[in-house]
Amino acid sequence: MENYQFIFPNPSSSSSPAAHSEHRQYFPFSLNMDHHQSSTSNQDYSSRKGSDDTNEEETTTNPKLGISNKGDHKKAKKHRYAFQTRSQVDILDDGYRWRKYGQKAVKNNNFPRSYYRCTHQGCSVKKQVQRLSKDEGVVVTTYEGIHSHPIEKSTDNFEHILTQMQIFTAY
DNA sequence: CGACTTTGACCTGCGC
DNA sequence: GCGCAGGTCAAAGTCG
Repeated sequence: MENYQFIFPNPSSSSSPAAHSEHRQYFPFSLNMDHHQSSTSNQDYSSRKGSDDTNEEETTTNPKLGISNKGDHKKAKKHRYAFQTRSQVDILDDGYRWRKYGQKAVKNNNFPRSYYRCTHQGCSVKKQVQRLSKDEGVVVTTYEGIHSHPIEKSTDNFEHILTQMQIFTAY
């Protein structure tokens, strides 16, 4: 059952290698998959329309209804990590606690996209989970932001594996 | 009863 | 300016 496979494309494609160590506080995820094989690959999500975010999250002030960024809303660029997982289930048990706050149908995709937020106080990490319409066995998970707190559940040996993984920011 | 999900409405950005 | 698509809110419902 323990058949995990992480496939990351060439890291050199990412902007600056130094950025990795700087950002590696806690991984935005620490997969704890019991019985689904995961082939992971990062996606270039930098091409997300024109909108961009920086890693200063709290400065976006009140995300409520998007108000309050009027005036100087240089939308902050956040870290975004995307990877694909071949799995039967949509929700990976990554050790953190998430609360679903939305679900939307996505164009050109038969499956809806789900939006989750980390429930830890003060942690504003978000993630999106979407299944590919082309290959419904593939789940695309996009993390946004960095956890400012440790994993809440024990993640067994995966934590160890993850510490050796390099995560490639897609902005 | 608290934590979480569901779901429709609302807001914003972008392309035409 | 308008319409579409994506993202978020929040009330109501569900579950342990």
